Amino acid sequence: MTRKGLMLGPEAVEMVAARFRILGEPIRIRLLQEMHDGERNVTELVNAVGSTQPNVSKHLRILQESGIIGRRQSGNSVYYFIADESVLDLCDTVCGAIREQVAATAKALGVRRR
Amino acid sequence: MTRKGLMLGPEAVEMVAARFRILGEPIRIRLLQEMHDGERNVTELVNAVGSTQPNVSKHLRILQESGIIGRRQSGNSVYYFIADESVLDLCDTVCGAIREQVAATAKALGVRRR
DNA sequence: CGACTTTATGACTACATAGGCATATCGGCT
DNA sequence: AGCCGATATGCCTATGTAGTCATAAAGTCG
Repeated sequence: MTRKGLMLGPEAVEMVAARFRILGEPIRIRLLQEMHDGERNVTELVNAVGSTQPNVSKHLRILQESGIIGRRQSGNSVYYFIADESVLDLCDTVCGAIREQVAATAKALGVRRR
Repeated sequence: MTRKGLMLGPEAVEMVAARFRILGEPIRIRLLQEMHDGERNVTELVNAVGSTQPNVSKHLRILQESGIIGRRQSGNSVYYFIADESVLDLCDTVCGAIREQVAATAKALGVRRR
């Protein structure tokens, strides 16, 4: 336990923000989604997200250095996998919040469910 | 339900990333912390986070436009408060992940608990 | 040892945005 | 009305970083 509830020192705040910042990039969310049900190598990920190989490699590096994903080399290929399962919870929570928000504005506008 | 588990369309991915991006700024985390146990007006927030008033106002605007915080005007002052409680869960989850990570590296380095 | 495949890295450019400053706007008060 | 305190906004600069390209590094197979 630190202090009470959510009181964080400046360094802790920066660490929290840093993690959110890492997740603030669509392509990285896509990459994590791809790894959701098992490890994937770089080529697979490149094809999945439709970006260039160098770009994907850089994003993978960022995710790995933050400890969110892990790296396993097998022969010529490198497999990446989710190392910190809590990111999945984060995505779920955000998705829920967004769904609620969308639902709320839809209701406010009187949109009928199709 | 969308599709299965975590399959999101490109727009949804962008929305998720956008929300994380908003939380990826230390000063915004600080502001949310301050509002954790109740609404605060701008002056209070400025003093709490130690930044300039214009800067704080801009960050508050960003947080409000995303629906994370709400705004209540009372006379001359404006009070902001947390409108989407799920951000607190997000922060908690991230804090937990970071603590685990720190603990893991500490253990790996053979650090003794003081 | 080449030739080839897979992944990583360095240099560069383009763009988004945080912070600072000046100033506008708004509400309350006399 | 005029003044003051509180908040918002517009312009500007500086910085961070995503994306592209060319190329390096490492691994495999002949």
